[in-house]
Amino acid sequence: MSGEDRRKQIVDKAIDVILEKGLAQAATRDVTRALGVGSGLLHHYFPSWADLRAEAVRLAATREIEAVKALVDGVPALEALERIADWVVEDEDMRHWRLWLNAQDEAHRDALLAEVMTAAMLDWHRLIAGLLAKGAEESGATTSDADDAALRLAALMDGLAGTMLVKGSAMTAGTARMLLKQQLSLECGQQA
Amino acid sequence: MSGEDRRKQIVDKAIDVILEKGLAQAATRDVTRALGVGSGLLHHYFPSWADLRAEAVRLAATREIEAVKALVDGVPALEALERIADWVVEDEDMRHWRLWLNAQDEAHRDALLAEVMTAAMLDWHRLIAGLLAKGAEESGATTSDADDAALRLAALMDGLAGTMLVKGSAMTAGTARMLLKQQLSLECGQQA
DNA sequence: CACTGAGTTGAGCGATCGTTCAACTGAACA
DNA sequence: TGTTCAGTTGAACGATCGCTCAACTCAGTG
Repeated sequence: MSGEDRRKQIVDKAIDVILEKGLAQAATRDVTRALGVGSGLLHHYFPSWADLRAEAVRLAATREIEAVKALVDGVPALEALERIADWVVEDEDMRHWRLWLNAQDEAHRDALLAEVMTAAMLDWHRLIAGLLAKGAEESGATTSDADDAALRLAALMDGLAGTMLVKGSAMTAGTARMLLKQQLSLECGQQA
Repeated sequence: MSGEDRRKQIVDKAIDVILEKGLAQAATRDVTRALGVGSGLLHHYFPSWADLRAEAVRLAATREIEAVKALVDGVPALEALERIADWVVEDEDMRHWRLWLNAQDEAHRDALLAEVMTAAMLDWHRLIAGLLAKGAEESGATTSDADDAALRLAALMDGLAGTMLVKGSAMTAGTARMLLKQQLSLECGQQA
């Protein structure tokens, strides 16, 4: 197989493995075994596991954000925000949120991951801030703090997802969805 | 040294080690070496590292919540909430939030940690919900959703802390404090 | 004094990890 | 055909982990 194809194949499988087992538990052997290749091949394309891991997180985060952008493309801003609230909560088994929060957590000990997450978070905040600003514009109100509201919304999503991750906590998808939509009302209501 | 004293000493040192290195990186050897004891002693008091780890997280979380309760004892509810917002942000090096978010994250793979975190989160939510209800009462307004507001506030704190943990993200303590206080206004303003 | 048993030690076990490297394969090319 | 080299293998290495257990210490007791 040619170099670039093989490289992509490895990253894709690494994403699967990491989504399945979590960042801390995923190992090089999981990837190579799943692909049926030798361990040396992985290191032929990636200097170290940390590099592959960072690349996998980067690609996974990019795909998630692109998927959300596609989800709300051409949709009125306020409805787009509602859709995002639904999307946050509908993650089966919380696989993607687990990766997101896990990567955020590991970012202290891994400079590569810190870079990757910083960039991803910036994209994410910009997307939400843009929708909030557009929503305020569409509803005829002026707003001076779309950025602040976006930071709050994004942090709320992270926090709610983190709470949902703890089995036994009372936080369900339904409750989280309701809380998110209430927050949307709060943020947009003050501008009216 | 007597059994109970030794046990407490081990848990205390485990908390230090875990705060310093994170849950995933902390090891039994770190604790025994810091105490200057043999590795067997640790396992004499705790069946496994998972047990000691869970006990350490439980005690650390309890202490944090008790410290916050002491911080706001006898303080008017609304001012108490402001103090908590300040407290959230003033965590030097985010050591305690790092532990909190890390434990939340590890809770999927560790049933003991899941129990511990479920209990701690319940206490935490109750504390905030109580203050919000009391605040609404003191300010003469009725509120039907102190619980919801508490869940949002707690999730927002988690999310903001998680964002602050990523070095390079634009989130600073000052910004987080401002966003939290804005949220307090939002939550309490709607009741007025 | 001898005996007991809780407290403690630390070398070592088995497992697992990321990583290395000498060797092999096979398509491409002269 | 012989040569080359990117692609690939997988045994082996050193580090590190949680954990075990035979052995030791020593205050308390009869």
